[in-house]
Amino acid sequence: MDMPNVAVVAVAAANYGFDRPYSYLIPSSMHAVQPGCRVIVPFGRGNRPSEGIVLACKSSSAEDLKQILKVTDAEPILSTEQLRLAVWMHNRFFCTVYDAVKAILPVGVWYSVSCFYRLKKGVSYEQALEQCAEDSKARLAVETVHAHGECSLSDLQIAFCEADPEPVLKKLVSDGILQLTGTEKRRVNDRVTKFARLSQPADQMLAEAQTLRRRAPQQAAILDLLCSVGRAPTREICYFTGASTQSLQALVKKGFLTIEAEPSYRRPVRFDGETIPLPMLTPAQKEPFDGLRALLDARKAAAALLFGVTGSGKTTVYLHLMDAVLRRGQSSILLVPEISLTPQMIETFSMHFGDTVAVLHSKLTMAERYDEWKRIRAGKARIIIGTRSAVFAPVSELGLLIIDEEQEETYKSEQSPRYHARDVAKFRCAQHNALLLLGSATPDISSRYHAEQGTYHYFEITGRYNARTMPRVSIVDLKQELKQGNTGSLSSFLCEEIEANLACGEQTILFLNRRGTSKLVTCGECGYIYECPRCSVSLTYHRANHTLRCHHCGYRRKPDAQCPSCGGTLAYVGDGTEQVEQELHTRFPGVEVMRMDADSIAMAGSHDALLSRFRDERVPILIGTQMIAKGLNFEQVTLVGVLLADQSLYASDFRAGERTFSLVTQVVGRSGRGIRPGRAVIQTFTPENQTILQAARQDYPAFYRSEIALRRLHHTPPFSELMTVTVTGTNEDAVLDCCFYIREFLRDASKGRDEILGPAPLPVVRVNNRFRYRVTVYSGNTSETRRAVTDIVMHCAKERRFKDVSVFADVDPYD
DNA sequence: TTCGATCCAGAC
DNA sequence: TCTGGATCGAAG
Repeated sequence: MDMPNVAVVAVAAANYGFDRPYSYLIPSSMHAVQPGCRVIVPFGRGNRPSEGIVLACKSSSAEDLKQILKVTDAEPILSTEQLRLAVWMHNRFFCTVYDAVKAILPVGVWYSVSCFYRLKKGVSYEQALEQCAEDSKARLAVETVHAHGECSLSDLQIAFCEADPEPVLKKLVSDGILQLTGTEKRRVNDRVTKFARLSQPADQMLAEAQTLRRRAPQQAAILDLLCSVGRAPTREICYFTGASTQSLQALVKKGFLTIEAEPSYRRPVRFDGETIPLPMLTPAQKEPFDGLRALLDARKAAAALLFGVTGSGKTTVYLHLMDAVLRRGQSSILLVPEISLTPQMIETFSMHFGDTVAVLHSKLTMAERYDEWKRIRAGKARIIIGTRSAVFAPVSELGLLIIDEEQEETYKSEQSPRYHARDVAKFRCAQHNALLLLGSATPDISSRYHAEQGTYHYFEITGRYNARTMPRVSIVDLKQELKQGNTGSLSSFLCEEIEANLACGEQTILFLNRRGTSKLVTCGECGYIYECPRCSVSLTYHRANHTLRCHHCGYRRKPDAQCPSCGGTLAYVGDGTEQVEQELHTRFPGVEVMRMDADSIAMAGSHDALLSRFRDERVPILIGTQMIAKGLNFEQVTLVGVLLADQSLYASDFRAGERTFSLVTQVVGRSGRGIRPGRAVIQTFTPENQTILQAARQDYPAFYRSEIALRRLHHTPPFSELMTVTVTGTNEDAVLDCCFYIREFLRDASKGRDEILGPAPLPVVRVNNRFRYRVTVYSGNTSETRRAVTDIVMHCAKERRFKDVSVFADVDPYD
């Protein structure tokens, strides 16, 4: 059989407008070019070295192809399945193939490619000098390159002092004297542990130790140690004997020791103790478990939705399913929305599965993430827990993929590739004939609909674990409070409840459902507010370092002593939680109140530290935003208050109801996780609002029924698919002009099938001096719309008229 | 995004 | 006729 001589490559330097497979010649001297290997190839007119990944190899008689410069992976870094995934993501999420590759691989294995010059192969230094003849600059370039062997542009710039080396370099390259090529560097290197062992029988070595004892006591000590333990890491040998590496080397030279290197892993969590058996399934958990188990045993790709209210024990069902998968030699992936809020979950899994658990999330160091990734790849870890990107975990045999709290927005990536973990999970499960399990107490409306339609299997855990009673929920009408002259954020009813809790030493959590509010600096006299010079937002005040910061572009500055506009006195306006804290201090003097926000987290060191303090020191009251809504499990919390439930309800998008319901339900679920029954107080200006009433009753089925009717009426997802095309640029008119063009194009293409809206500004219209507008499509025919969107984004990327703007598309964005 | 090719206007 | 800058089009 012929060796394939052509590689089909997805190139990193290509942007979306011209991202297609490019063919390159494999030099006959080059071995091991296989699909899934990364390569460095010359790309574009200037033949700049660029990274790429080999998609396929073939034999071809094509001749006018460029050659691969270098293979950077001796073994494929992506499996066939992962390559297929990358290409699928390219089609589905409007990104380049290489963007997808980068999402699939951990940062630790990414390469940064730099260019360098060297003498062209087959050209000797003398020949090169001869060719330069009189040209002194060319001579200098050739000399410098020769001196360095491989010479970067910056080396040449130093040699050329003031002059620009580029023109002469280009000439030398086109004359065939120099060659431009690339070198790659990885972010993280493999770690190895060196072990030493005796290379001769122990009794013989003991005798040697005796003779060495006087002249080389350290060497003798090493031999003694190894005679008793056999084999040990060199670092530990040195530590225990006090010997130096020189002594070790001396023994190696004498032929007494052998040093062996083994790969070792930097581990974020380790579990050394005995594993404990799984908790028993309750009858309520057993029923869905049996159903899911049957699906697993069918070994066919399937998707299921598991509905269970907070505290019903979904985790126990996960544990048993993963155990079943592990027993038949396959791997499971469990995705969680936010790892720093679920340390207990990881602990639980480690206790039951020990060292086969791997953890993947963004808080790990690059090296830890890389090593966990390697452990998974090597099959040493078969239970993977992680956030969104863990959906790409390189398992070879996937049996089960679970997405816990699947309605959470953190599963959607907001940067290219703009994927949703659920979609990637579906694709991977289909490839592996694995089971996809979506778990939730408040499922995504679309997921629930698919379950209803039979696309997903549906299971339910009824009742709360240990039959704990649901919290008693009261709804407070803030309009009435206003009438009675109470303009604060705490109603009199809520205050009475807090009072009662304080009296019996129980804890309270207050939840301020408010996003985007922040601490401001404003002038008390003229009302001047510091704004970001680059974005259309006001600057946020950070007390810790007394600076004003923009959360969108990172701009920072110190506030002035006086108002820069009128010279008046500046006032520091706290955010919602700070105001509430003040109010609490006035109402309950002397009671400790803990606030959870960026500043207090920074002060405490971390989320965890703050929450542990709340638990351990039994701080009476905790107030915070979104972040306290999820996953916390405090036995002593018997009262939760939602200070303003309406906040997210009247946002403009079709998901507002779903978001509010999920949030309020979760917050209410925080209460009464222990033995004592919990209470919840929901404050609202619209106590008659159905969503709030349903959330207060924790009545998901009712909420689903009314919401799905609304969606059907408005033809929003799941009755259509939402896609957006976003345009950004520094010139607002150019951005809008491009939007109108896109809108008209899509209107023409859809022939009335789709609803096309916009252009509309994004919630923050200007970031980093770029204006942002988008066109929204509610598509009736997904595949046709997808094609039209692909076409228009490609078109805009190429079209000269739109060179000042950038355009990208997104499926079902959450912002 | 990056580069060379091409075209054109103005300088010499 | 030379030269620099703007514009165009392709990327294997």
